[in-house]
This record gives sequence, structure tokens and C-alpha cells, in this order.
Amino acid sequence: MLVEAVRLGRPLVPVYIHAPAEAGDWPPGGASAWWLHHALHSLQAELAEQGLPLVICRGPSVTALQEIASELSSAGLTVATVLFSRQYEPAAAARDACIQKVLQDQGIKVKVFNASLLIEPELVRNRSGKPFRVFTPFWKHLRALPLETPVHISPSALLAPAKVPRSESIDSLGLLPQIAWDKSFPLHWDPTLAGAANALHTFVNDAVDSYREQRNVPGVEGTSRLSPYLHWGQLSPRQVWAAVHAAGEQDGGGGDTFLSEVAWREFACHLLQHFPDSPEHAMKPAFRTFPWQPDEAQLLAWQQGQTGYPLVDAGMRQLWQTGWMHNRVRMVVASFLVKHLLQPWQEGARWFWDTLVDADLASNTMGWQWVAGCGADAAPYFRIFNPVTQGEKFDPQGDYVRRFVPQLARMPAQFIHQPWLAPQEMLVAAGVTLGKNYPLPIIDHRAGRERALAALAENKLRQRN
DNA sequence: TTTTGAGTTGTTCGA
DNA sequence: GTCGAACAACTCAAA
Repeated sequence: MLVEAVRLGRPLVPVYIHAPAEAGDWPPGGASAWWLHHALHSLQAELAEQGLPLVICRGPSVTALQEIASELSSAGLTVATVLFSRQYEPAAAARDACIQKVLQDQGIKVKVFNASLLIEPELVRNRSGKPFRVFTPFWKHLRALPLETPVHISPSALLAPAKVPRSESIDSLGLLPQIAWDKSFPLHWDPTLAGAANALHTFVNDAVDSYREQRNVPGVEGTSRLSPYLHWGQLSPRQVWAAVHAAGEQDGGGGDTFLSEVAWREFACHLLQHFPDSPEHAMKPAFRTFPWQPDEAQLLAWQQGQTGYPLVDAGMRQLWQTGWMHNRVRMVVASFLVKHLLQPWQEGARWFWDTLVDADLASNTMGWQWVAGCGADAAPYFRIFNPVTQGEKFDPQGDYVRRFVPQLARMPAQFIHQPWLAPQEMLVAAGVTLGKNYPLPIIDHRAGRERALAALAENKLRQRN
């Protein structure tokens, strides 16, 4: 988009329109709004260094753009072209199509660019000419495609406008939360453009090598933590792809594993494009009769990290405190909600949507449908994570649990993932009183597992009748 | 068109 | 302790 702006050689008016009402049922959640607030400030500062404004408006988007055009026009300036990056969420895509039509009818050119994907969904087809619904063939196909390499442009090549349209302040958008639950976010995130560059550099130089082994260990920083930057467009997947290739990490090993994760992000976005109702509805029709057992109290215990399973609770508390959760733990907590507690996956997706700084409609939807077993290329429903086994396997010393569940900080590793089995004197020595400062399990693992499998069997009967 | 093999990340049970 | 099979069938991709 900026390359095109430079090519056009005309003055540029960068605009951000805040229009949460145009996101359909999925306006940005609380954690997203926090990130957006800081990202906008960062962008504004970066543009200001080049003498460029960042004009902030409120939606409706069409009206905002028309007002800018008429304001410039009364100053004797003509808006010739509007450039924007394509969005793929169903509501945003419909909105953008509408904007495009209205502007073009007024004689304004519109150009839409792909900034957030490696390749447009329409360009990826299997041999039958259909979109892929299974990841592995998608991945094999994608990695063989010639992908555009990102072009670096010098921001100083952008021309400032002679007149700056009226703008609101970023702060007036009210993006920061009313209650200060975001207070510890800055300890974990730098939501600026500099932060994005830094995160990519650090990952490619220090961590990508050991990514394949370390990414599953929640107690260490073995993942890239690039997801929010990718979601917000502070990094593009092509830039990330190129950086991994430039480091010579793409063949086998950590880089390869990492790029396949970037491809999962891509796959999710393509799926959302082809299945626009998937955020609300199971892709496998059989799951539409699944006997979920919605229960406010169970959902709340999960949200608050009060299930009595240390790995689950650590994950949910990490999410609340930092706006992010380790990927391995996301699978464990999601499986627990959907299978042990039989809560509808949509409830989990909603909570993640509101609390993750990297909340992304496509990835979130695909991830939850995957865990619930109702997605396009999903884990089988009978695959039920055992939260204790997962803890012992991936957090053997309990480092992760100790960090986010300080009540268990002094528990010996042997029982940290199942404190209810610890001898009484060990609990006393560790300062743990089950049911007081740390809950007893809200459901027995074996019983939960059996109930989940029974629900699956019941659904199968419903399907037959 | 038909057939065949495969499909992100697990757990449990019994030999 | 280790290992393979069962856990469900089903749909997709490709030959």
C-alpha cells in the first residue's frame, strides 16, 4: 500500500477510522482495545517523524471518508485515490466492499492491498479447484508457491498533505479499559512498531533454532510471541517469512516448524474466508446437536483460573494478567472447558476474544473448533487432554504453575500438578490449604473424561435418529 | 470415477 | 517400563 502511495507521488493523508460497530458480532475485546490504543500512538509518532499526520475518525467509515474528502475539497484539494489493506473478517469484508462501491460512484479510485497474508485465499486451490480443508496438503502446496517478497520503502518518500483534515485524539476513542486490569500488560508487551521489530529480531536471532523443542514448554520463552504484531499489522507474515529465510532457518529444524505455524495462521484466515459462519457454528454439522451443558458457575471457575487443576488455572491466570497464553496451555484449557466441563466451545472463544491481545477471529475460531473436534481438520473429539499428564510432561518442575499460581509456589514438583494427592504435612509445609487458598478440582478427571465420551456417544445416537 | 491413504499437538488399557 | 491398539467414523486430497 505504501509502495503504491509513493508510486502515485501525491500527498498522503493517513487515516484511522474507529468503527467497532462495523465488526458485526466481533468488535475488538478489552485486551485488543488496549493494544490498539498503544499501537495507534506508536504509529502516530512514527508518522510525525516524517511530518505526516495520522487522522483519527469515528465511524461510520463511509461517512468519515466522505467528510474528509469534502473538507479537503473545500480547501481546494482533491482526493483522487483511497488505498486500504484488505480485511478478511466477514463483517469487515462486507463493509469494505460497500465503501469501495460508494467511493467509486463518486469518482474516487479505490485500491485494496494484501498486507496481512502471505497469499490471497482465492489463489490457493487444490487440484479439484477447491479450497483446502486439511492442513498438511495446504502447507505442502503453500510452501511450493512463489511468494511475494516484501519491499522496503523509505518513509521519507511519503509526501505530507498541504492541509490536514480535522482529527479526534486517540485518547478520546476510550480504548483503555475502565477498570485497571491492564496494569501489568506493559511488563509483558511493547505494543509499538519498535517493539515489533525488536520481537522479530530477537526471535530470529535467538530462539528460532530451538523453536521445535522449546515451543511446547510454557515455563520458558520458547515461542515467538509475534502473534499480536501479526494481528495488528505491525509485522506482516511476508516480512516474517523473509526474515526466517534470510537467517537460513527455513529447511528443517526450528525455522521450518515455525513457518508451518505461520501457515496455520494463513490456513485459518483462508478457512474463515470460505466458511464465514464458522465463528458461530460448528463446521461439522453433526456437532450442532451436541449435548453441551452450559453452566455459568463452571464457566466462571474456568475464566477465573479456579478449576483446581494447576496447569489450567495457571493458563487462565496468565491470560488475565498478561493478555496472552502459551499455545500448549491454550489447548489444555480449551480441552478442559469443552470436554471436562462440557461448555460450548463458543463460550471459550468469546472469553479468549475479550482477553487476548492477539485475538484474531480466524485463528481463534479455528483453534476452538479444532479442540472441540468440530472443525475442518480437527482433533478427534475423543482426544481428551489430561491436565495432570500435560503438566508433568511439559512443565515438569512446575515453573510455569509457580509463576502464575503463587499459592502453589512452594509445592514440591512431585505434586504440583495434583496437589490433592499430596500428603497433608507437605501441603501444610507449602502453605497450601485446599479449598481455601487453592481450590479442589471442580471435576474428577476420569469422571469428566467418561462424561465427555458419553456425550459424544449420545450425540451419535441423536445423529442417527 | 473410484479408490486409497492420510489426517498438528492424546490418553488409556492390556499384553 | 514399554509398546501397540483402541478410541469413531469420516472427509479430504490425490493417484
